[in-house]
Amino acid sequence: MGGEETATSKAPRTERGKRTLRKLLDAAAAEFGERGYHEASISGITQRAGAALGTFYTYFDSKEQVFRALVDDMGHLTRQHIAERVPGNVDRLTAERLGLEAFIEFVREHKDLYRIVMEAQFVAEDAYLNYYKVFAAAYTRNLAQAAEKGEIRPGHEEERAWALIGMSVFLGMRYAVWSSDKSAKEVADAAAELITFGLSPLARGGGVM
Amino acid sequence: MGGEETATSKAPRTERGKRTLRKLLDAAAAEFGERGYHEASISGITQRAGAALGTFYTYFDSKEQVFRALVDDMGHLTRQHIAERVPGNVDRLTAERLGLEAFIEFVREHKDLYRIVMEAQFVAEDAYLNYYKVFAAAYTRNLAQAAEKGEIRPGHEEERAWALIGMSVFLGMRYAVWSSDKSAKEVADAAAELITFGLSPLARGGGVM
DNA sequence: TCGAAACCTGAGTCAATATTCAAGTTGTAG
DNA sequence: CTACAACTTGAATATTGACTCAGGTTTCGA
Repeated sequence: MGGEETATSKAPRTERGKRTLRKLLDAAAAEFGERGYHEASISGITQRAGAALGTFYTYFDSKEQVFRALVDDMGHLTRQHIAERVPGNVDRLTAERLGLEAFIEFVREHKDLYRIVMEAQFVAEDAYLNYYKVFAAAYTRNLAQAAEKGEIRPGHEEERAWALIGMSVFLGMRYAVWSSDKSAKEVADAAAELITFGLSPLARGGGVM
Repeated sequence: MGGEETATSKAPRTERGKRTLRKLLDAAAAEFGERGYHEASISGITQRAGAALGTFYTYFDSKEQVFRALVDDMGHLTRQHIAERVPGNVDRLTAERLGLEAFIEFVREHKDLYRIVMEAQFVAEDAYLNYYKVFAAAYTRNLAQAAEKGEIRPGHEEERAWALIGMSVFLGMRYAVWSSDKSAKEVADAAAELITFGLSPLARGGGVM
């Protein structure tokens, strides 16, 4: 599902071109992240990149196209980062804790890109939808597999996936984007306990009902 | 914390004025909700309202000001609707289920306003922050009280509050804004179970550890 | 009924900026 | 070295839409 083939005409063919493209992408991430899509300007991007205004259009068709490129990029980077931090052989509940911690750390290091993803909802809704649908589908699958293994209670996998993604997103927003007043581990531990046992006072001691 | 006093000069003084202001507010909600802040135009708002362009500026100072007014409005309406649906004397876990169901229903009936709240993050960040901080503070308090009564396990009240708000927001987005393929009750029940017992397979049967 | 305050009108002003383009510069294959 | 493709440049174009304003119309208290 790449977009490489249509972008051919704009792809750089020399080393110099590749360097310029990279500078523009980094500059765009910074500009969009700091000022938001509509406040951001192409001239702002090219200035940050140390290039002329027209150079932008050597590599991109429009303002919206770079934005979409950055959203997709963020999806890949996020999944990659989490996958690196969560071994494949741990049980689901452990994976949840490690995954959340990795996610919060990642957001802290990429606030700009994260803000771009969130804003995509209003600028490139299909890109945004896709971003979360990919996550939700993978999550739903993981939950279903874990249920089969008896690692978690079965049922409602899809709703749970969205609920858990929502938790991560808001914890990321609150404790990574807005403020870092608690460590990623602290937040992840609190959430992991909630995910594992819920709020019930009976959960640990031996259940009723 | 209202803004009534400074808005005096723009407040309507006749019946006709009140009617026009209301028409403009409704039109603005629809315009912003459908097209998003930046695509929305003042002329779009006044056309929907059946008024002339200049009339807008009889009641508002700027495009951003109406937008903020709508965000605040949404906060009040949401809290009011949930409070109406959640009796004060039920235990916390029941309140969670009823509250989430009420929230999803509310979002379904006010998709426009809900979209506006989400977009506020990029248009009027302080209004957005305030919107959720008010929710989170109340939530944290409720959780602490419930913990004292022994209705839930104590600890991490703030993180839990943000986690639970995130769950609601994403479930609302997925099952109210994007699609209504499941009933509010169905979604609320699934989430309530997760909130109560977590994912642990041991939670119901009688716990180990 | 009268007149002032409130309200309405919509063409016009003005600033912002996405995008184009024609002319120059640099890289590189042969 | 040379010539052509790749790349860069930034002034000019074109559109868009928030906001103003001077002049009408409606409301309503007295």
